[in-house]
Amino acid sequence: MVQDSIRILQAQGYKVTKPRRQVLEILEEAQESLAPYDIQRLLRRQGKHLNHVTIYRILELFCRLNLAHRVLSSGGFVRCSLGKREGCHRFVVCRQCGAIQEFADKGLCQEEDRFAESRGFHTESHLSESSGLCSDCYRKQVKQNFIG
Amino acid sequence: MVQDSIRILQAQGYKVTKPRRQVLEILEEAQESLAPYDIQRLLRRQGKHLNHVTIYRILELFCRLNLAHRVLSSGGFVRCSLGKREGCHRFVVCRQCGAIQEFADKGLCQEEDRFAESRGFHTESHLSESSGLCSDCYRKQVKQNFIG
DNA sequence: AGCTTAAATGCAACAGTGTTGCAATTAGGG
DNA sequence: CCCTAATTGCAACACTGTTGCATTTAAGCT
Repeated sequence: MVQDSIRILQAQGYKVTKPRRQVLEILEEAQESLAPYDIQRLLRRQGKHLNHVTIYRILELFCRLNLAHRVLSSGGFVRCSLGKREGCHRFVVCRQCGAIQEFADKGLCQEEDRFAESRGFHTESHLSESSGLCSDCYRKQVKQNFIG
Repeated sequence: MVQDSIRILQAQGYKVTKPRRQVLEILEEAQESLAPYDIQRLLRRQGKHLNHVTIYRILELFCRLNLAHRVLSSGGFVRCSLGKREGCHRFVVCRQCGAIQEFADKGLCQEEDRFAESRGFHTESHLSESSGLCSDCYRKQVKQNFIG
């Protein structure tokens, strides 16, 4: 919820400005990840004009406060739905519709750690992005194949 | 080995040109991932001049043939050391020296699949990048802390 | 409500990254 | 050695991301 994020901003002594509220809202609405200029375009369609520099700075702040995550495979940003859970970002991204879900799975993280450490590597954070089809798109595709 | 990659190029009917050989060699030497313009800069220092457009196209081809992988967290490319193993790219990246190792772990991939599928998501490919310290940098840091 | 001021935004200008179309070059087969 | 399709280089461009500085604004104060 946007309200939660606003509370976090305030609690940390950051101002709740119109641009920040707008970026929060657009990220909240989106099902997919949004790159900085995507956000600018979407807002412009709603008659809201933000300078791209502002958007970059807001996204940087949001990531620092764990209100958003950067999804590397797309270059876009998503709202962080899991609260502060530093160092473990696990996403599944639908290659069809772009839908993104964020998950936490401590077991998988621990196994990744063990895996890396067995090779002398000291893990500090994980990034895991799986690509595939969400249940909706999968169903549609199966139907398609059946018809075709 | 560069020779292996050259054989693959030939086998698929692609020409073995000077630029392609040079990019293969620079990726082979590198311990870290190299972005397109990094490659151009490094080659220039060796007196070899490649147009950046050429480098982009070569990297695109190499990724298609699984001779290289794009490392998303750095935006750079590494030589693919594992042959064709579509859909599972597991890297550990040292945040200190940039060293990259690529691994395969079928067990982890299967668990990721199970994990996603338990949420109705049909996985096709994985990307996993762990960040931390390689054994060398970890040792150095421990020493540092001991002195300091 | 109207001040005040540090924080945040906007602006301008720039640097880096990535793309496209087309002309010139080159690898590799005959 | 020639031929030709494949590849590279070039020019021009579009997009992305950054920096310094002037302007605006949120929020605490009276």
